[in-house]
Amino acid sequence: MDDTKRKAAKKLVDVSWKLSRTNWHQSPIMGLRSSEMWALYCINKNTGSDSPGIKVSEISSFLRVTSPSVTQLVNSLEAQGLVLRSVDTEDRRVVRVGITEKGERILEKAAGTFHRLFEGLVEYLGEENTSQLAELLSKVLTYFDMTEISRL
Amino acid sequence: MDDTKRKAAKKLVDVSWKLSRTNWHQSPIMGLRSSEMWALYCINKNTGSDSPGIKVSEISSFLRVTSPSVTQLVNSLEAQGLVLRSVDTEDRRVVRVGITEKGERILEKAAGTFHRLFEGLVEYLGEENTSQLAELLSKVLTYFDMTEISRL
DNA sequence: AAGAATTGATTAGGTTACCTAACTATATAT
DNA sequence: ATATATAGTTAGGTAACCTAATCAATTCTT
Repeated sequence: MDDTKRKAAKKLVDVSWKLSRTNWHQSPIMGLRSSEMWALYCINKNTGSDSPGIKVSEISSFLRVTSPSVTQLVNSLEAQGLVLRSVDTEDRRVVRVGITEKGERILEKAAGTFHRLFEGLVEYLGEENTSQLAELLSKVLTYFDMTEISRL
Repeated sequence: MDDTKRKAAKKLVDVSWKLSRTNWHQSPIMGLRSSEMWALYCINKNTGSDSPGIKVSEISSFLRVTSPSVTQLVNSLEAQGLVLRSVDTEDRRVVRVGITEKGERILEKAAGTFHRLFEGLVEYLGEENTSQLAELLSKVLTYFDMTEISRL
């Protein structure tokens, strides 16, 4: 193994660790937990005006957490009036989760914060570097998926 | 705000989120928690053969967690015989933490896994892309630090 | 020198973000 | 009709932190 490669790997570990310690994905909304916010984001992303909502299992896949974890999240969001549950018309085992208007408003506020943060990052890095970064990170994600450490 | 910038930012949010859901920084050693492993790493990095060990407050800064959290970690590591505590000779308030031989052996095993993983990544990406990625991620880290979301 | 303020670490109690085992209802296969 | 699989839920548990309170030691002020 080449020494420059070893050094490159080491540097990448270090910066990746530091980044993993940042709070970039924390919820900026008081009273809305980070996990709830990302669940809302996922639900909203898959809810159209004529859509029945997203299944618990689909949320589970998107967020990469188990169904019981999703259930708890949805329980909490439903209690806050941010989502609605309904039974699927074709398969009564399936629960569909849709976002409420209140949920949309909260999410919009949170999303705004992220977009401002990342748009500032795009400005800071420059557009070309940003695209390159996104491309490289996608490759990293692919590599991690290949080595099966994405989610054990 | 330019539409291509908005798209770039969006893409970056998405891939960043997915990466944050991966388990790359999880401990590969059965019985050693991820938090313990990174604390060991930090302690080892700052312990030379003639060094008194690293302070609790220093570990706290490195790991970006509070002192009470470090105390608990060190309690656990000490119970496992992986670190040793001692009182600083110049300031009796200060606790110095050093790694044991057993701790070094465990860490070496864990570090080996990471290095293989990341060295594989370097191969996968190519050396030039890796350096570029590390560089860009350092810039991202700088940006996050500037916007004060690293650690609230 | 004495007292007040600050600093460093620790303990205890709490929240968040998950996980798994067990269970129920529903759908599918035999 | 019965057995098996699937989707979601509940309950109990762990890991990874946080904060408030506390104590001992050091530093600062008078």
